[in-house]
Amino acid sequence: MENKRKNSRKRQAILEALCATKEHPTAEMLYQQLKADYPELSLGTVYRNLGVLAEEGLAVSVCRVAGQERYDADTAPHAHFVCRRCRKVMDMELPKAVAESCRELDREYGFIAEECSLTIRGLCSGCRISQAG
Amino acid sequence: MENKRKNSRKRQAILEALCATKEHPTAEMLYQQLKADYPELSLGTVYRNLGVLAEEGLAVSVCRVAGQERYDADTAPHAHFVCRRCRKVMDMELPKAVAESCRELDREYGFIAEECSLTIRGLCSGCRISQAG
DNA sequence: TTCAGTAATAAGAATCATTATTAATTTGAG
DNA sequence: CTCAAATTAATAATGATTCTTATTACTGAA
Repeated sequence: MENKRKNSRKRQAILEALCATKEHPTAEMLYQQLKADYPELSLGTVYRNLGVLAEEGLAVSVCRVAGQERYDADTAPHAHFVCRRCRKVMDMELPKAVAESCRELDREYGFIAEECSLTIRGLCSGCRISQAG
Repeated sequence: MENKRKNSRKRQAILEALCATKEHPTAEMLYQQLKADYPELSLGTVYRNLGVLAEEGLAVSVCRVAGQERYDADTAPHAHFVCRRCRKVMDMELPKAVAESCRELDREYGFIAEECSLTIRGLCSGCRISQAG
């Protein structure tokens, strides 16, 4: 009766590709990568399945860089750093102090927190060395 | 020789409107509000001037809600809560522990932090009461 | 005041990431 | 296998934002 999810080879492949990388790829990046093995894959399918995977808690959209959403299969709470020059997205450990603070804010303001995201933007160590500005 | 910025009544009005609210409006919301006093204002002008104000450090784009960017004239570091139901964006004090953690991460990972944003998403107290889910 | 140079604007076109539509294909239960 | 429901490719549509261009407004100098 309810919508029963079927095994889809494409969805499987999208999740595997996402799990195998720490690059926090865009839908487009996943599409380009997977086209090699699945020449008939379409970009819409990547978008739709990223949505499905997010619904199921197997993936999450992490932040937006240069107008595109970045996805991650690592759903454990952690922070991100985004380099404004090379646009790399790096994982960082979420300091315990931050996690605690979120819970306090929760109580203090009376809302129900469902997601807590800490994102730092700036210049990564590589870009910082190779160029001023 | 340099680009000398001219006084623009429209830009002034956009900044004042942004300073006068805590709603973290979208460009569209500002446009709708200002049309009353400036019937000849165009949406493109709002977008362009939000960019200019951001460049000058007088405004900042805070987060994206339902596909639209939200803007704020409060450029002091603070955290935000976003309600997924009513889409309100609320200011919260940035806990000192978080600010400190950001500085530590900075040292630990060797990047140059330029912006640190803490955003919590969930259900605000109003929506939590008026509806389950 | 007049003029030139330049910034700012309105209007609308263009861009581009994402979402929706639809007809065809795949999947899994019976 | 057979059928209904889920999934898909292809493509159209959406919608926020940016760009273009012709026009207007400001500023400083003569």
